[in-house]
Amino acid sequence: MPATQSDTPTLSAWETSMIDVFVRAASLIGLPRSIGEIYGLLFCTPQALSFDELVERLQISKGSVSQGLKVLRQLGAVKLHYVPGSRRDHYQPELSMKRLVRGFIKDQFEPHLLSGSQRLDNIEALIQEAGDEASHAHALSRLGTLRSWQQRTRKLMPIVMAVLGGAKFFDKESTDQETII
Amino acid sequence: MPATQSDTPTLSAWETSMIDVFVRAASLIGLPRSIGEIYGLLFCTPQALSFDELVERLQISKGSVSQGLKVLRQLGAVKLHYVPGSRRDHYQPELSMKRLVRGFIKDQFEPHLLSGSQRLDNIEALIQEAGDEASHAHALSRLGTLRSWQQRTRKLMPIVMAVLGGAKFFDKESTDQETII
DNA sequence: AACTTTGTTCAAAAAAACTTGAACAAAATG
DNA sequence: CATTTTGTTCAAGTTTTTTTGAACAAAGTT
Repeated sequence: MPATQSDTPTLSAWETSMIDVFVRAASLIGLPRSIGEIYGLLFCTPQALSFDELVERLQISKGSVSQGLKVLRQLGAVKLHYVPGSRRDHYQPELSMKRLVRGFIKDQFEPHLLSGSQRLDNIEALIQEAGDEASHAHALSRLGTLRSWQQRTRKLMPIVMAVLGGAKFFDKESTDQETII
Repeated sequence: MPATQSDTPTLSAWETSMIDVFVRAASLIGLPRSIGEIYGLLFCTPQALSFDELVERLQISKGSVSQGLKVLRQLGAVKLHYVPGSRRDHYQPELSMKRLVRGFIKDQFEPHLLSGSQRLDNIEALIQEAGDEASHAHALSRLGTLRSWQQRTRKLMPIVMAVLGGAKFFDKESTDQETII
């Protein structure tokens, strides 16, 4: 059996550095190193890579690659790329910044914002039940601050998305962006 | 010696819940629980609180409070509030969302963006040195993508700040916001 | 059907992050 | 200047997160 060219070609200097950029970015948004490595290698490589190629070239365990790809798929940060000859799954990186950011916001941010609303309603109830009448006013005022922060965050998201998409103007009244591209 | 009223008044239900909101928020942006607790308690309380009051009411160690306050000061998330009778430092929470966000971006985000620029220049050099001439084109193209992401992130920041400040319109050409309030 | 390929799961190991508390420094007080 | 008050530092302990690898499932091959 002739040697297939799977001699674990070690990463080049520029690939290592570029992957490092993604490892740092991942850590910045609270994702583990291995996920940065996987996305980073896909980003560096012209062709789609299979599961095994990721394990081999990055020298990390199958478990890490499996879990890492799961998260990346969920975020919409990698796309499956069908390769005719092979029955392995092949992956390519999502290159649209807008889609990457949207995936992250949808998956990691919005859930917290939503559960947040219910929590604040709960807190309001607790304040009413509380004995100390004197401090109700202050507590409710702070709750109001919190609600205004929440609302502003919600309004900000579509604006961010629109800017990444190349929009030109926004009107602060409408939550929906005035959608240019 | 008569009892001073330092009987560690336990946190009320609504305070606990509100602090919990901040603990979650802290974790979302990668800050430790103790920092969320400290800011949260300050947020709940009408008066400025001293170091010792934070230790007592939150039941966490002096070390945690000291380090936590250090980070919060650095972020501009707490303000020192001079209290005439006392020589202890007293703290109040920053309540302006805009200032909170700016502090976070300045402290945690911008440094990464900047060091990022230098890193990318470095990577460009490494690509040039690399033997494999054939893949230069692809590598440089991806480097370009990375640079465009960086640039767009930089342009986004002032827009975010302006929206939080209450601005009305933006022009996508200028990096500086058309600054209303 | 037995075997191979491909990928997932999950308990245990390893690594990283956070917290604690005792020792220490700095400044005010008596 | 000795003492107390106030707060910081940092090594060690604890907790949480991440990684590993072996067992397992699913689907394709022969």
